[in-house]
Order: sequence, then C-alpha cells, then structure tokens
Amino acid sequence: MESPATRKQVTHDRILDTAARVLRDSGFQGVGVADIMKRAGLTHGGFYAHFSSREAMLAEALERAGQDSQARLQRALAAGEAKAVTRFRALVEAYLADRHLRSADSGCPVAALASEMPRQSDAVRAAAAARVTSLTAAVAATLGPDAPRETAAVIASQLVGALQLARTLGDNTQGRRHLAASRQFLLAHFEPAHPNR
Amino acid sequence: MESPATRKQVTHDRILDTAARVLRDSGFQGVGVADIMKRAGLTHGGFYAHFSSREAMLAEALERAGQDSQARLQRALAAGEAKAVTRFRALVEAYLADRHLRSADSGCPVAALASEMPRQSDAVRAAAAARVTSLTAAVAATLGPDAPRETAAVIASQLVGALQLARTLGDNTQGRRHLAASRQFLLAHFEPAHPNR
DNA sequence: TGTACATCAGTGAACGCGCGTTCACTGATGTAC
DNA sequence: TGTACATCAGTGAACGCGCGTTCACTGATGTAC
Repeated sequence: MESPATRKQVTHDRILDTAARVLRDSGFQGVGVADIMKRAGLTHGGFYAHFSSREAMLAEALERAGQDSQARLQRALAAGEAKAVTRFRALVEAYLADRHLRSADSGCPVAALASEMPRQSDAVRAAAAARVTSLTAAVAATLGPDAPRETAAVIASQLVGALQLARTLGDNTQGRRHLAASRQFLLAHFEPAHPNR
Repeated sequence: MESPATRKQVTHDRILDTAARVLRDSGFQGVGVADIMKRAGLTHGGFYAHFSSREAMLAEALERAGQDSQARLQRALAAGEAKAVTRFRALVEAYLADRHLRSADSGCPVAALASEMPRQSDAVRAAAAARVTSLTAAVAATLGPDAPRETAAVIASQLVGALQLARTLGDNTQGRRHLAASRQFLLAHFEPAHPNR
C-alpha cells in the first residue's frame, strides 16, 4: 500500500487533523484556508490540490472531528471498565468533565458547533446528523438493554445542552455548578444498577 | 417625553429589532452592517450614528432578542393558564414546538447561538450568561416551590439541547421525533401535580 | 407669524483589509531505457 | 548503474470580492428674534 499517493495522503491527513481541531475551537467561520495551511506547515496555494473548495474541506473536517471525539469517548469507556464503574458513569463523567469548559478542540463537535449547523451546506449537515445519531447510539450502548429507545436521545440532548449552557456561563463557579448539576441528575436517574454492562 | 431624541430612538429601535431577528436566523457572522441597515430601510453610512461599532450592536441585539423571546414565553404561559394546563406544560410545549425547527428568528437566542458564545466579546457573553440565568429562572417559576434548585438548570439544558439536536437532525421525521421524545420525558418526570401553579 | 440660522438624521462614495481562489513556476521524486 | 525526461507536491504572487469603517455633504426639523 506504499502507492505513489502516500506522501500526498499523509499531508492531506495532517491538514484535516489541523482543521478538525481549529473547527471545534473557532467554529466554521474560524477555519480559514491560509491559516489552516500555515498551521499544517504549508503555504495556502497548495490547498486546492487537496480539496475542491473550502466547503468540501469543512465537511471532511467535521467527519474527522466526529471520529476523533467518538474514539476518545470509547477510550474513556474502556478506562471506566478498568475502574469497575458503570459504562454510563464513565460516559457522563467524560462528556461533562470540567476540563471541557475551556478546551473544545478535542471534544464533541456537536456540542462545539450545534447552533451553527442549520446554516451549513448539505454535506456538513449530513455529517452532523450522522454524528448526532452516533452519539445517541453510544449513549444507548451504556444503558441497560431494557431502557426505552427514546431515553438515549433525551440523555444526548442533556449532555449537549448542559455543556453548551455551562460554556455560555463561563469557565467559573457558575459554569462548573451547571455541569455538576447535570452529572448528578443523569447519574441519579439513569445509571444502571449493575457495575459492568 | 417627546424629546428631540425621539425620532432617532425610533430608528435605533427599528435597527435593533431587525438585528435581533437576523442574529437568531443567521448567527453572529450573518449580521452585516450594510445588510441590517438596508433591511431597516436605511443606508449603511448612518450606522455609526447609532452604534459605536458592529460589536456594540451585536451585544445590544442579543439583549433585545432575549427580551423578545422572554416576552413570548410569558405570553405562552399566560395562554396556557387560560387553557387550565400547568405552567410547566405550557412552557415545554412552547419551547419545544415543532414550528421552532425551522424558524429561529423569533425564538430563544441561547438555543440559536449557544455554540458561538465562547468566541464572542465580553459584552455579548455577559448578555448571554444573563439570558441563561433568566431562562433557568423562568423554568423554576413553573415548577413547584419544593423542587430542588438544580432541577431548573437541568431542564433548561434539556430544552436547549433538545432543540439544537432536533435542528441538527433537520426539519423532518427525525427532528420531530427527537423533539417529541424530549417533551414526553420532561412532562412525565417534572410536571407538577396541580394544574395551576 | 415670518424669516434666518443652527442642529440633526441620514446619504452615498471611498478606503483598507482579509480571505477564497487561481495560476505560472520550482524543486523533488519516480520512471524509461 | 547511470542519464534524461515526466510527473507530482508544494510555492508565492496576484486577483476579485465582501465588509467594517470613515467622511464630506444634503435635506429636514427645530429655534431665535
């Protein structure tokens, strides 16, 4: 698989990684072609050898951000299993961690970008809808198999909404109190009885 | 109070109303000086007689949007009282109405703009934090007086998160199902027993 | 009441800057023989 | 193995457009006497 395209693919990947981080930190408007290329160690002229347009790059970057975030969540669940806490608790504590008040660049792109979605291109919105679905599925997988189907959607809303309101309140006592209230509520009402599963 | 400033104040008000609507529909980036002035029936040159900068206008527009939205919510609560449903039910059904999937321009600015807030100016973020607080207070006022203090914050998160995820899913079956699940959950778990109060 | 002047709200042309996009070119990598 | 040529990834200057901001000016409203 060391085809002639390899070198270009490596660069493409580096650009995407950069864009996926900046996107979550700075929003769609904050992702500039020249800036992303510079951060990736390149000049802006080469951009169009990798993407047909800025719009196309945004859609790819959102998908990448979703994969990043999903993978991080899975690692947190695995770590939770090692500590013998429920998968649900591991998920809630990872998603609503105080640390996420500040740094959004490695977190969930839905929480970082949700209110901008209705104004994005079809490709971007499709990627966003897929990410909502996969987040809901990840939540469902941490609930007991007897939980109603809608419960996962409700919990996903709570996770995203709580993180956004806390970020709006700020990285201070108010914001942290808001996160803590959501964590406590979710654990009190939805944590399955059995530690592992 | 028919002071010489009256005419200018009327114009100022019209500009702000326009900006408050466009802001919720198109986001912070979508509010352009020339566009807003044109929609208000003016030319862009006069803008700086009303605001010191575009940034200052954004902060004022966000406050205005918050007032609009709060007033609409209060009217919905009053209408609910007339129909002898609980204030809580009136609030949930108004906030999570299917109609809000499409039109954000008259709705809650927090739901319309939350994920853009961390990147805004101090003045804008302060206005946003105040609106989160007032939304939480509005929710608290519809709960029984014996409800724990954190409950209102959790419900506010659910309202905002559910609306945003539904909008991300789109104005279709998926989006509407998402909203319906949240409405049902909130009513089943938090609606006070007594119809009025 | 009427006239002359001052103030005020809004106009429209112009400026500077950032940013997405294009394109001719360069240096490096790979291929043919 | 070595040489000549083709392909490829990336460079950097330039273009065009949108947008926030400035400013000299105009027509209308209000005030002094």
